[in-house]
Amino acid sequence: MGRWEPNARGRLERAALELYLERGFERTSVAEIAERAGLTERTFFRHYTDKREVLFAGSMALQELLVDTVARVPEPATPMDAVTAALGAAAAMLQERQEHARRRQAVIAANAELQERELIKLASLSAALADALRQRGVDDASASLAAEAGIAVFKIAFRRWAGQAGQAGQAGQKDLSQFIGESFAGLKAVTAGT
Amino acid sequence: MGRWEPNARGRLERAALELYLERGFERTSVAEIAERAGLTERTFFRHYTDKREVLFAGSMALQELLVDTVARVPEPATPMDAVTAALGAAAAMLQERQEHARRRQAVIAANAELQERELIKLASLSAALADALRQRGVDDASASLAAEAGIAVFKIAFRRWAGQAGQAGQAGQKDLSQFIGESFAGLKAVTAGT
DNA sequence: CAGCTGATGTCAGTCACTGTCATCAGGTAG
DNA sequence: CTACCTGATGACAGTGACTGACATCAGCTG
Repeated sequence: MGRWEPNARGRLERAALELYLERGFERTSVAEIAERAGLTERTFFRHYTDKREVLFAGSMALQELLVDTVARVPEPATPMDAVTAALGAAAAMLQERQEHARRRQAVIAANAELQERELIKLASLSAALADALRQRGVDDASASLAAEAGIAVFKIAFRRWAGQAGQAGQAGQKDLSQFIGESFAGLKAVTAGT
Repeated sequence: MGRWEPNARGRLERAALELYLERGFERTSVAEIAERAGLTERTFFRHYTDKREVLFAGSMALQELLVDTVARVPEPATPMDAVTAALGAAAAMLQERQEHARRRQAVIAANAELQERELIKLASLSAALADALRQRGVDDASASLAAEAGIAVFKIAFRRWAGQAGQAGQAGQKDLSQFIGESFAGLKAVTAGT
């Protein structure tokens, strides 16, 4: 047996989500999170750069999934084809951890600072997506636009999905991928005019 | 003559921008900003909720301009027509204060916390734009999508414009509105395929 | 003239976050 | 087997952002 309990990061993430749900983000101190995880405040900051980041540990995995998926889409494919495939893969990942995603989103929705962090993570996803498109030979401007459009679609679809998931466990729940498909169609319709 | 020097907010904003440019955002303390403005730290926090907000005082005016412009677009107009008109008005406003916009953007580009704040301000613009579209009778989903797409176009166009404006005063500078037009066309092209 | 108001100052306090040094189980070299 | 090294943690003393409570006082109002 090791000197310390294993999985310190996991314990911190779990304790943080619990406390943010119980008391809210602002009313929770880092010292309390660390205490519930059986660690000290200083150790928390060795694992996470700040109090918000502990909720966003999974975003790097999501980013890798998006980039990998774009890289693997077989030619010929338009930039939007590649983005669509990437969002589909992301949707599948989140659908699997639906309950966790819902709880986490409830915490974020209740606090502006956390929304700021979420937005910059989404911007980072957009930038990574655009880079992956450029790797496929897409020109610079189109890559940025396709990535931003894709992330915009994802944001709106996710918002609707998480909103419906508020009443969890009920029948007739739509999948995230369905919302994404609908939003994509809506974007096409809206940009086609004029 | 009043008891205090007038225009406390203006002095704070000016002092903050100067110091953020001179030393960087992180190396500037609120006490220093207040001192340069001839006020105290406590007074700074009576005018601005936090150290970042002092750079974003103008965003409310921009939001009102967008909303007003959307409301005034004559029928018949597609949602994207209305968004295009709104972005045109915003471009004109920023083009007028080009030099200030450039300096401010340089500060934001150098600091992640400020980028987070900028992103949530843009999200707020998007939400307000979507509301204004709904007031015109646009359906909920289309309103959100048109607003997000418009803000995405604005983000990319602004980034390019501010980047070029890095070499200020040179001939052949393109207007922000031109970048917006180009980005709009690019978005249409990219979403049309598939 | 008395009183109210609103912008400011003063001061003490909480908490996020950082730098630095100490601790010590377990692996490694000799 | 012993001496050393390493990596994750703890302990502790800061700095600075932000808040709450109370004091001040020029100018307006009745």
